Amino acid sequence: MRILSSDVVSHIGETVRIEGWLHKKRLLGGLTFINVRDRRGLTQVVIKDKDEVEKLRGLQIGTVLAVEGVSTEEPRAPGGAELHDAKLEIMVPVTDEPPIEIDKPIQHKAENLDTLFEYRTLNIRNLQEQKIFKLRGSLTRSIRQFLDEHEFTEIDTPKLLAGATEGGAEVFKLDYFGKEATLAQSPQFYKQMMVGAFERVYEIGHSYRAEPSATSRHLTELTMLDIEMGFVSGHEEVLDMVGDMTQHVLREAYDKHGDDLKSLNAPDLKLPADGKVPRFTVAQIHEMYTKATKNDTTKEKDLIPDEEKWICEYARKELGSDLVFATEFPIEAAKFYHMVDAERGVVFWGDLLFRGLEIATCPLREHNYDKMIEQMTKAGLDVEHPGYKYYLQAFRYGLPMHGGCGFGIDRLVEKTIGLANVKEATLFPRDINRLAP
RNA sequence: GACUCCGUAGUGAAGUGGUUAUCACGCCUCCCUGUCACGGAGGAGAUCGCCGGUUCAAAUCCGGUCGGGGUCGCCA
Repeated sequence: MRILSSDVVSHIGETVRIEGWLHKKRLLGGLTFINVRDRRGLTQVVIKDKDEVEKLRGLQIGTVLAVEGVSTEEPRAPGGAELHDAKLEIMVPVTDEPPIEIDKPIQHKAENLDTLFEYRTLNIRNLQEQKIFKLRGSLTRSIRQFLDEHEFTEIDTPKLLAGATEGGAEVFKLDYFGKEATLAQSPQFYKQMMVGAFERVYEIGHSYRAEPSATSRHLTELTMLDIEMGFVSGHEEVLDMVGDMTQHVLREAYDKHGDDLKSLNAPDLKLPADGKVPRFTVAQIHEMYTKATKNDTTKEKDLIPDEEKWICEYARKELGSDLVFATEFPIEAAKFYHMVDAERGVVFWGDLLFRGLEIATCPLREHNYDKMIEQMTKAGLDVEHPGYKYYLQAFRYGLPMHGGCGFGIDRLVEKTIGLANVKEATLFPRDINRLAP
């Protein structure tokens, strides 16, 4: 009967069996230590019998083996216990030398990320590397819990679409039984349609963008949290919801995984004392940034990357918040589905910035059918195209005022840990240059 | 897409014109009874990304090419 590494300490004096991977050998002559890795972590095994040590000759790290031994209390052992009088059983011998070392810190230097992904299958066996993805799983679990508690219905929407749904980002086109299909750039239209049924919906799924963007914050296949909420009173309510959720999720991550985050060198978490994520309009940020840096951005419609970093540093230092909203984007930035404030020349659109990076966009949508037709026609879109026709049905037959967000999970993980590149937060990243593994 | 930087053993790095290309980790052999990034001695392992050029001489300089990084642009 197999027990797991973390349970060895609770079987002192008993003969137990562990199964796992050979993680490390240390031969000290008459005494050999090996570490065996399983899904919970490592077990230290002490081997004195020469014949048992000999079983390991020629076998590399990664060898799958079982060890039977006496669980022994030992303060010098990691975890306070280790196995003595070990009998080894080799289950899957590995004789090829692994191309990288997995028992030491895995390099995340920008210029070596290519090697990181080339040997992802192996470096993910590194316990430190695993923490990134355990944290990622924990973050999405926490998001689901929060949204479930707030009566959001989780949905799944198709990623194969009949056509480009919007003029903005580049789409991947593919052959679909002789017809042209595209990969979804976001579940936006579907989640809006579902507001007409469930009021509140969310989806955690993949989106695909054919942007030729070679930067540290772009992926061609990304994981998005998409939220849409009906019967909102206005943009403020959308911003509050996303702000509250993000604070809750971050606080929970730091509570549950504080040690892991510390060992990953994550920054301390700073959240606003009053629980309200500070917000600045784009115009305000341009003004503040221009004044502080003498670099005039007042003519820009969007925030430039350096402004995102600057306002985040400002918010952390002056307002004690790692989160900040940039709101009221100029009307020129509006897409046809956005609700605009024509009088003030702004669009109800807020970007949530976290530690220097945009992690979510939170707009209010236009929900009036006639106005949608008007805005789409103005944008030069064919309202009869299957990509829009069914979308518009939802508006025609009644949608309340609604808004939500597209929230980049990869970026959230990246910035929570303090990684330098969004790809480091992704198991098998897809970018302009990489399609495997 | 633009600009810019970089390609050297399995991995990470040093080497800016001159004998046999240096180091660390890993690997192999031997020694080592409390290691935990163990330690010690020895060894194997590199057509210096590729093609061409300059030169008596090229990892090093030049051109091209392929691959990668960073920044910007683009970006639901």
